[in-house]
Amino acid sequence: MTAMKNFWLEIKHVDKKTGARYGILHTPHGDCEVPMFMPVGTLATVKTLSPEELHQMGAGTILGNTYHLSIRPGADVVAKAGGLHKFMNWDGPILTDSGGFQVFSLAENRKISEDGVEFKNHLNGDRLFFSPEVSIDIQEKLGSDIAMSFDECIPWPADYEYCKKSTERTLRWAKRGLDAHKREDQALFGIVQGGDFEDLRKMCAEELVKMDFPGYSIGGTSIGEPKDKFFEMVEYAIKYLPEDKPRYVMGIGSIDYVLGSIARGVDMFDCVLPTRLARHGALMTSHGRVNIKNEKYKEDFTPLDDKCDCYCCKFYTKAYLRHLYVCDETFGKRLLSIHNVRFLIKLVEEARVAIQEDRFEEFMDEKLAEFGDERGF
RNA sequence: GGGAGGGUAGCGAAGAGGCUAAACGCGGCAGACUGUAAAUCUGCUACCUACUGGUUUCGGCAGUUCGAAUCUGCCCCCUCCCA
Repeated sequence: MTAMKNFWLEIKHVDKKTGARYGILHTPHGDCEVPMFMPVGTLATVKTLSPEELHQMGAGTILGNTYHLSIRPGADVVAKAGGLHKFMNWDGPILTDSGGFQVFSLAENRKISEDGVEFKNHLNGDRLFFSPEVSIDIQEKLGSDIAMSFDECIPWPADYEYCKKSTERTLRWAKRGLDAHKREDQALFGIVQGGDFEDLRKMCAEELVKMDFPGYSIGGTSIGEPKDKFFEMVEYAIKYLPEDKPRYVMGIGSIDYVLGSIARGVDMFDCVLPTRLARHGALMTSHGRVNIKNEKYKEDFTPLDDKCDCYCCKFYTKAYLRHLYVCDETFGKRLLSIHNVRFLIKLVEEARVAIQEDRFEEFMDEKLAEFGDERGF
């Protein structure tokens, strides 16, 4: 491909046993180490967290959402503000999702055609037409470092015929998006769909690779499928993706999915899980899951996680965090979000070290045992 | 002293003869959440329980009725208005 000057993946080390990769992702807004967990900031904010806090937590790239930002405040407003980075005061890399996930999550309010997707927007019912070209145009206006092809996130389960039809259309959309894409300071990723069918995943991956994207995502996962299906879908896709390009599994944030994906050669992943769980009082800790609202923490004056280095764990007790949660105090949600996001970022930081030392498998086993829960988070 | 309205599960509040162990809200307890329509949603919340049932309830007592939180009488409390 005509390699982008300002975007490429530099693989530094591959774990000898698993094939897990350590590297540097170069982007127009700076370098990120991979594997990397990317917090989600759908509406130009990672809910409750400031950019300064995200930097302190070690966040590399964060996400924004094309569908949501195009409704409010509107792509033109963001463009006038000088782009998403300036608008939200985030100077690191930003990845924007294309709206493809909303084809799945807002399925009751949309109609798919070859041309694109007609949404009835969830706020006031206004018609909103998304096509590959529209999604690219919006993402170019937002000015993210990494844009996503407009796809259909296929529900699970879905039958073969549906997956085939949808995946072929997603491929045509990928081509249209690629043709429409102009910004040279923005990398456009293709997204592998195909449901849980090996031949469709293979076909989709191979066709996308022919189009020569600077990076590839694996989509249509973590939408209710069982864990073994998830890993199958990742494996079906990943073996057809080029080694020198970043691989991004969309929408995963539980410990087992994250570590299991890294072991299979995934470089990037994002998830709302840590921030949403935090707002709902559920915390990932090195001793397993904690529901901070539980009565048993009422007089527990120990930190949430004694092995965590985050601001929350450094200065606050479970009793205090429970109190804030029970009283529905905003500060509690902030502290818990700080913890969960830092927890995942730190887990991946440690994974990077383990990869470089060729002991990722042991690291993974150790962590999964530590978190105790077979089911993960 | 006269008049009026009330007392229902932890709290607030429906219900006005059987379909009511009793709506709904709050509070309490527990659970879920994975490219964010999510600071949201679900379950439980008289008592016992092998979860399948069983036991005792709607201020108190006594009645009417096949059957009462709902009707009658008396009693005990509370609120408001006039003196």
